[in-house]
Amino acid sequence: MAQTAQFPADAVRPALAVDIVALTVRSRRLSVLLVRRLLEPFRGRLALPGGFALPGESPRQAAIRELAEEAGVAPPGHLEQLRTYGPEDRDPRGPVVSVAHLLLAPAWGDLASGGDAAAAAWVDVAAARGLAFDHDRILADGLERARAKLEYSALALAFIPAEFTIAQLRAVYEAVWGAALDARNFSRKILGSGIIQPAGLAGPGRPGRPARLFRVAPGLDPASAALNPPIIRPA
Amino acid sequence: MAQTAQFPADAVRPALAVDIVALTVRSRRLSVLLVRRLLEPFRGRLALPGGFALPGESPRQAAIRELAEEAGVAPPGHLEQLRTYGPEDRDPRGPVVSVAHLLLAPAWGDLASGGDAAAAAWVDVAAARGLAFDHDRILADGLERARAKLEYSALALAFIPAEFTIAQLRAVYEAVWGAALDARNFSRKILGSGIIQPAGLAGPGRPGRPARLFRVAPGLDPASAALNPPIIRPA
DNA sequence: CGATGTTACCGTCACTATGACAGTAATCAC
DNA sequence: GTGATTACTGTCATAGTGACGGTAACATCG
Repeated sequence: MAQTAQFPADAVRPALAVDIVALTVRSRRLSVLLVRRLLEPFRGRLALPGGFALPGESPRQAAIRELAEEAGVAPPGHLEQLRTYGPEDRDPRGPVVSVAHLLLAPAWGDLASGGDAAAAAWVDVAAARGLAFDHDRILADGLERARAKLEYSALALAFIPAEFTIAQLRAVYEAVWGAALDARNFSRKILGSGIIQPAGLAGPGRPGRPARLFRVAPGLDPASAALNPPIIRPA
Repeated sequence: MAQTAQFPADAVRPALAVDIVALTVRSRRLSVLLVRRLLEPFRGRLALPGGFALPGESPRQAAIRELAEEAGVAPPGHLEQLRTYGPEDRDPRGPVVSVAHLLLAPAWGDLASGGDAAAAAWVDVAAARGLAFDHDRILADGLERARAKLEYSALALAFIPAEFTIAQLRAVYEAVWGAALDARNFSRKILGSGIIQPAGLAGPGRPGRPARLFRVAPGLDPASAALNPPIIRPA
């Protein structure tokens, strides 16, 4: 029992990693950001973006850095911790604890190559199977989290740009839930929720009556704002 | 680039720990299981039960083992991962990643001493402040998770024994939320939700009309069953 | 120019869920 | 018995819900 406290000698010290489930909605379909691995293990397989944390980094900082390296930009949107996996039976190289994160963001296009992975790409979630490591399960957990959060929070707003139409917002719900929603009832609920504010009229250019534009209500944080009453996903 | 894949040389390897926010309801008050630390750092301070993971252990297994060591029993109730904290600025001995867990359970009495902590004890959450490490924050996160989960899931059932009265179940909600609920409306909602099943009549012994006993509906898992419609906490 | 198709928006209606509250039933203590 | 205590049942006005019919404003085509 030394006076200066030390770790127990037998403390487990796994490598610390992060993985990111980055979701977006492209042309009415839910997509996830994937990279192709250039190194072993699982070389050539698709995987979630991620990697090992650097000294002094928090998992959140590591997630942001990895996204910047593998996707070329400081990620927009909403980033939150998903859950933690490991350390056993995840990586043939040894014990790894991975703190998975969930990013909900508008689609961005500058997908650069970097790090130990080829250029990242958006992949339809329905086609994202057979991923490296335990990433199939992490993706499934991230999808379920996203689907559940849309019911009771304003997080659908994280998927779209600052100005948007109600149809765009509805398309987010329909893509994430994979179900059609009644446009009229959806408008009523969103407009009555107070989370959005009129922002002019959308310019013409497409057939049909021009839609009204909206933006997030001032002082409202989509990440923490509760949706009241909620919008429940259909069975 | 060796053919046999290895970890990056500069991979961070923090110690892996678990902490447990173990909540229960005792005499209509929400309580958390705390231990008094016998070793540095934070010697003498109250802390959440927890400790370092052993080789080959999952965080969940480590949480169950630590609860058994510090509280004397294999914990009943519902155990889930809460979130992960660290690795920086948590422990003066160095970087520690702690995977916090949330346990919702009926109160149990065999609180034994063990490990590097004095006997565990149930403490009213309103009095649980000034904990060691970042445990004040972990406790706050666990409380918020528990309060939110009671709205949309059947997890309140994890707090009470197999057979219970509706008043007991309502007492769980009132203790966790710190708010009074209308007994008549609560009964209507719970009975209409289909999550419980009649199980006879409570024996007399106390003043008042004897209450009906209920048990969890067959085939229903309180951890995953959705409460529909939800029971929203009052503002 | 008008006809047609497309998209967005507005309103109605029956039904359900909700909060608030009044009243009844069954026990215990005395 | 009386009163106190706890449990249970029912009512009612109002808000929220899903389903759906109709109207408004654009583009494109003949």
